[in-house]
Amino acid sequence: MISTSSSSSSFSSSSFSLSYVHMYKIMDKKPCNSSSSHDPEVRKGPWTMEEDLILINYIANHGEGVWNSLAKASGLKRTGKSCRLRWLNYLRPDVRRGNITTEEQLLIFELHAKWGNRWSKIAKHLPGRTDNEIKNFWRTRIQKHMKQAENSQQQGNNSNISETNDHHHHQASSSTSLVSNMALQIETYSAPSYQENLESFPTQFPTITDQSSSCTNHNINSNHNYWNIEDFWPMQLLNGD
DNA sequence: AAAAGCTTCAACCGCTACGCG
DNA sequence: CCGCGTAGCGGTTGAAGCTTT
Repeated sequence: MISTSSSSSSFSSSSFSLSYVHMYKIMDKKPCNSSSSHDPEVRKGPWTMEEDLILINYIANHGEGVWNSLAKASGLKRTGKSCRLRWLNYLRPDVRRGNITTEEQLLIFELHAKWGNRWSKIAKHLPGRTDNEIKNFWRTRIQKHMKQAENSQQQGNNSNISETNDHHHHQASSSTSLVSNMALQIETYSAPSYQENLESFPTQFPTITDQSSSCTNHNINSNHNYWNIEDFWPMQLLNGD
């Protein structure tokens, strides 16, 4: 499972999303005390930038995998599980963050209709998205919206949905049209706020680069701004092992 | 201005699957 | 088979931010 060379090389040409740095702005806080009651050596709670750097650095030099040993060897006072989660959901260079596009929403709908809550299976079809992110997206946005839709249906107020559907020529099988209906609703519902959030992203961050050429699987969403890690952390930090 | 309520999402937990000796 | 270690999954939690009152 150790993939030293591949992960190292992919890492060095990596990019990080805006929100990665934004996170530290938001989370400019002390990590919550974070030790479990039975094992004072194990830290819990939000990761600090220092911990992230240690993990990134370690993986850049040794590759990922065998997380328990990695956790020990890197000197992090975290469980292997925690390291794995942090890496896969957040630090991995190809993690794509930010708003979920309409295309992705549609895909999530379709795949969820097919497979249900198989988040990781669904995530495999959305490059750069993590199961956690999709799960959160579904729970916070879709389920809420479904409830609203349910309520309005109960009030016999579902005629405008089919109107919308007609207007957008989304005519397919009944199941797909349901998916399309939902997606359209989500689109109109969520796009503005997402866009606002994105545009209000800090502009004081380092050089924002267009990664469309270097990140092959990041080309779906043109809303996204990425920059190379070199813009943020000097490379010597990563090679200092 | 501030308190209350709501939303978001990173991180944790418990569990299962799998591989290996 | 059994036991152990590891990887991975899906559900849940709770802190922080945001919005409403």
